Amino acid sequence: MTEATAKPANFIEKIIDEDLSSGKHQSITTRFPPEPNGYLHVGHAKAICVNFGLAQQFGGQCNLRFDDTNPEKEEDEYVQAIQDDVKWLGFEWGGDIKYTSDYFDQLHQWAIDLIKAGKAYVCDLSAEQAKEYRGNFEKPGTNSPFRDRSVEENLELFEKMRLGEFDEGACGLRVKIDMAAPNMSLRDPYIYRIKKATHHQTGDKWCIYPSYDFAHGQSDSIEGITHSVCTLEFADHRPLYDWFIENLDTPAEPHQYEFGRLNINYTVTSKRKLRALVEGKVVNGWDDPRMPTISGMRRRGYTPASIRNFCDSLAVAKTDGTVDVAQMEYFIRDDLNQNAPRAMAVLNPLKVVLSNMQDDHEETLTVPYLFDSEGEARTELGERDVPFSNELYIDHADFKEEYSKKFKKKFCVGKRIRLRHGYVIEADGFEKDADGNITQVNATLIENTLGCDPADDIKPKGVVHWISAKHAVEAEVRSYARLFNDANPDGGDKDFMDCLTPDSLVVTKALIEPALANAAAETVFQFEREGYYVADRFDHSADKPVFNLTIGLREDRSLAN
RNA sequence: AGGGGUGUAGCCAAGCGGUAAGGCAACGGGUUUUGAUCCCGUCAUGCGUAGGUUCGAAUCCUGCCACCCCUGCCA
Repeated sequence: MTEATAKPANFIEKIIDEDLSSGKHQSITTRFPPEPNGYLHVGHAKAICVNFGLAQQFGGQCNLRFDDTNPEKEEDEYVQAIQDDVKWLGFEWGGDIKYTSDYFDQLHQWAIDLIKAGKAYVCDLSAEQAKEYRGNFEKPGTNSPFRDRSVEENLELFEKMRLGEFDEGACGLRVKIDMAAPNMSLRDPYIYRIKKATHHQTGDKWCIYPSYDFAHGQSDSIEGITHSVCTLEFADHRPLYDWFIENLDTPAEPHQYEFGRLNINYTVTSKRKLRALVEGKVVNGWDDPRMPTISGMRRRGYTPASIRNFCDSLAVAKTDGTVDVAQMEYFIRDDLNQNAPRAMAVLNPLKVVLSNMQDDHEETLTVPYLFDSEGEARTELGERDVPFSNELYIDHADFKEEYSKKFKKKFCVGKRIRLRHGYVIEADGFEKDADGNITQVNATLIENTLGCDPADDIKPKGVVHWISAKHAVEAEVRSYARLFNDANPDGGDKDFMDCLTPDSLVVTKALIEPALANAAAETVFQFEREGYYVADRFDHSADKPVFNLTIGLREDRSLAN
């Protein structure tokens, strides 16, 4: 037997394997540490899948920790939304939700320890002066004139900072490392700054807050994180991360590992830019279906499994590439193709009148929601009634005035077509309005073709989806195109706002089969021969059906001109 | 006195001295009551580049080149 080729282990999995087999760790703990200053996007989805995935794979746990060290930018709305997104994606965090702010007391004590050890000092340099003293890539920095304050003075000053006796920016606590270090993050970084802002967790208890660098590794240590996985831009901070662990009496020695963040073409994955789209009203909120946010993808009809499968297909490596959006689209189509119920909806209705039937002809067809790749019915999603009558609607695009080879599967006068799940009909003629638009097709139903081929052996070449005119239900359909029409809206000197697709949202009316109106919100259907559409999470109801385009079916490229 | 990271097909990527996995995309063909799905096939004499070591190099060595990140009291 040939065994399926296992996915090769990535470098972090190899490290964990070694750490476990060498006995360095008995079990592993990871963490996903978002800052609650915006909604999670598909890049975070990768980080979530990596961190929670590693924990699952090695039988460990993954904590959800809100990295809330900057009260000016963070809000409770985001901590709620982030939890929802993580849960929706299908992950469970270990224990209670964690907040870096849970550790503010301990962090404050560690800062005092550093001062007592003569390793930290209160610096009165203004932000501007500090920048000058820091030097630049070519030039080493200069020691702050406040670097040699006594331990007593530093202790006193830091306490005054805590008590709110100084204005924001008047001073900050810095750690004494090396102003000439080639790694800029080691040039006496600030570890505590004054921010007289109310914190969403700690309220007004503090007016000084630890920096990311001072908080992150120590928080990992407190939580017993064994493998602290983050993105590449933090690699330069690793020496600092290690410095704090070495110089502080921390309960454990976690280690940081970095991998390349996810970039996707035709989109942006930067909270700053996403926020600009929301605040500039380019989209209708963080969960607009065009947004690459997790909540936006959810509203678009992406399933948790499709996002997880996509993320699992991505490399955890140190390369910094841009994935083709087609790769993501593949995974949503793949999931929906296997699991989405099929139904019929006509987007651009064209009336078809069957002349050889009674005016009031009506019958009910029973059609399964799902089929396998062989075309056999699958029963797990059941079936529904599809009304059929002598007046139908098909899509305008499926009727052609003149036959041509390219339209061999379309409906033309003198040609037959199969009504999907129904009968074969033949077009006899059509009517036009004053502007030359085709307004109606007159056709004949071929008897005894339900579920079988015509007796005369003249099989139709094509199949069309359709709706019984008198049973059709009107629905709002929201068609979405890529938000950006530039493959790299983030790139170069471009302003991503100049790369917006003009009409990325088009709202139209469509006719849907009755069963679709009763769909539960967030159910994704394949509108046969069109694409996948989801009943809008918030706006859909039986009285006013609303469907969002998730993604179209793949199209035969040879048909495109 | 700069530091850190990365270069394998259109995109992502495995490979760790023994003769270039896999996925996406693309392109042929077959099946089909969805022009979808499904099935079959094609797609790097080549691994940023120039040298060197070796019986043998994408893998080791040296030099060059390109791209990304770092000079917040953001994360």
